[in-house]
Amino acid sequence: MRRKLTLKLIAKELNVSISTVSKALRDSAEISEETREKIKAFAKLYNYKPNNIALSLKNRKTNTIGVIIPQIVHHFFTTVIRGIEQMAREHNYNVIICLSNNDFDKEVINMELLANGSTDGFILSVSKETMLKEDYHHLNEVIEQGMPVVMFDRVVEGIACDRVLIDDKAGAKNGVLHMLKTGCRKIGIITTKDYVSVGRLRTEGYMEALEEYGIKVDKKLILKMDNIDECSEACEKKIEDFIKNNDLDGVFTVNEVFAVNVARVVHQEGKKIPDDVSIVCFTDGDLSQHFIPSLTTVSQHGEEMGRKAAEILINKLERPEDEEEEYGTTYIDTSLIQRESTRSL
Amino acid sequence: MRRKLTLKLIAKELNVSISTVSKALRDSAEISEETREKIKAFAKLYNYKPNNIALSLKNRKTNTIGVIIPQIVHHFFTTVIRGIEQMAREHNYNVIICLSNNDFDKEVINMELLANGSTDGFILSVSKETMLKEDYHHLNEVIEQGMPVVMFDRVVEGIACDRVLIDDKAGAKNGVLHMLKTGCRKIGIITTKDYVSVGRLRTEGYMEALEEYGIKVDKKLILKMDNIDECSEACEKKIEDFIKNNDLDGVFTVNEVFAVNVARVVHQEGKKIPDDVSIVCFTDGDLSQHFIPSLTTVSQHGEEMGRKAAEILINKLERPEDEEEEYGTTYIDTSLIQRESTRSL
DNA sequence: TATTAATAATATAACGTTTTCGTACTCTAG
DNA sequence: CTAGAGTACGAAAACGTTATATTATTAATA
Repeated sequence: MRRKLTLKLIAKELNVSISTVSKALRDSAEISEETREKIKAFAKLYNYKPNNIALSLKNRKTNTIGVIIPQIVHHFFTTVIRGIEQMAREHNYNVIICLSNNDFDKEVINMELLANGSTDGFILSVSKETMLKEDYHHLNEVIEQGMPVVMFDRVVEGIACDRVLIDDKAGAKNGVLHMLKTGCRKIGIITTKDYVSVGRLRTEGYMEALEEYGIKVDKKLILKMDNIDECSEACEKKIEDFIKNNDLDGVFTVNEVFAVNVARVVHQEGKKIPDDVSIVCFTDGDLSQHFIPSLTTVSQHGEEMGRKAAEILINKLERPEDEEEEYGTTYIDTSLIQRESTRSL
Repeated sequence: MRRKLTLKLIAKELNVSISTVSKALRDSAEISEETREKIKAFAKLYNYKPNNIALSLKNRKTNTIGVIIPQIVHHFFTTVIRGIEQMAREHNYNVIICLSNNDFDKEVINMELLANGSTDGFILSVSKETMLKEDYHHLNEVIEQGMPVVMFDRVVEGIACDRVLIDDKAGAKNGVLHMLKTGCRKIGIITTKDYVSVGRLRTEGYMEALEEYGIKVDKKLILKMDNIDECSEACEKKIEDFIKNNDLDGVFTVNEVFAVNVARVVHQEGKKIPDDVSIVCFTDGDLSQHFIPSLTTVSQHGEEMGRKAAEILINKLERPEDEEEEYGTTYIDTSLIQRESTRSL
């Protein structure tokens, strides 16, 4: 096991100073052609690579982006990560991913850990618990230390940072409009409690679509679940009751799993999709694509979102402190992917 | 924007030396009670946290694990990551995730990048292209530099590292045996080309199961696909032909998507699942759980795999260089999750 | 010939830590 | 009154870089 090659070792080996080696490798004109070539040849031969940690310390710059997300076993988040990774790699940045597991304390710990020199900035989607607690001191702290932050998907107000959002409202509206256009008139929605911003916005989109068609919103047709991502048995039961008790001809859900549960109940009831009941959901994942019938979905373009978030962050990082204090919100358009769970126009 | 607090700043502020501050904060008995308390109070008040980068440089230890995986939008890999994250966090390690996108060059670049001081060791699943090329110089290099490596899932031989594997053969055998036990006699398999180790092993398990029931393996009933994870239209067509041309009463597939495609064709043919055709697949993801009928799967326990891989790596990292050169292979058991796509016993 | 310029290298400081060693100072004992 | 032992602190080196300042040597100019 040989130790990693350092400037010092090269210097010793070639009987020159460390500075000379460093300069030679960076093609400084201060070093004679001859010495330069000799050093470079040696470095290449023994595969010298500068130590990132030392560079980070020296430059006070890690070239690393910290990503904090509630969970990773989730199609949308993984696509976002893929986008972040792509953009980061293109700009020579590393990505450190930490999971908050929707837990406030873990989010804080992870953030503080990474903030102590490990990353230059953050991309995050705040955990559910953080949203409930409305305690954002950890965010404000890193921001005050000069680390830029970009929030995506689940964002909160009142933080000095950029935001990248899916246009949840428009996406939901579009999805519901599609059902209206294809003849549905009694459309329900399965969404989340309002403290989850995406749930609230999607509900708003649903209502706007109905209003546009002059249909009065019926509170009974809005089912608000506790959890946006999982679906326990209790939750399945709720969906079952919801479908059975309301004679719907269209259902909009904020995720795939809710939609699939709807489909199951609709089948049980002996009804046909999409002829009797249309279904549209958010999140264009494996389930939507491969379910039978395949599901019409509002695609969130997570990858694009990730790329955009990374782009904004890197921009802030590369640009000197000029024109500080300018924060914006970027919206990523959704698109409706029509499949078998809705009638065609 | 205030700058991060350092020992130097504290020292200046309190008119003591840097060493004194450092010692006080680490509760050294060398420092008087009074001074110690004063320094600690100050540090706490202004929320001093040591700089990780400086510590890494000093200790030649980053407390960071590098994870390199082919892709992230994939249920199995995300569960593994979750397991790694858990175990890492429990032992105060960070996790850096890099995606190779199944591309050899990206795998090499990522690895070299992280090896230059960013991580203490690696957990990786080698990319498809790397397996094809059989070029493992990047692995050997980091190992020679003394960084331990743990390979999981897609492993290769001849590398000085630990391995954590799903018992693919046993898992497949079990799945096929279940169909045999429930009366299937003409069982086909949709797998991958043999250079993908998991594909090969699962095929072997399939064959062993048949042999155990005295059924001769028919090469025609083995469909080998190019790609283990994706399913293009061409691939769907292949599956369609395969199902239509062979009058199977059971199909085993190495992933969910293949299985779902099988189900689709079976439906088209007017046959019933599981009465006419049983289906069992690998990977217990969203699709298997929520598809109608839900799919009987071989669950890989990715989370456990991740935890185990991390545990082994951290063990190597924490333990001094004693008893080096001992590498083992750990098998993670699979379990069969019976659902609606197979008949009950 | 003495001064200036150019060339080619080295020394040093800095990034933020920890740790080893050294050094004042005070107190006790011979 | 001084040797020895604590006690409480500081200086300096080290981790691996890079950048600035400095020095030594040679070449060119007045």
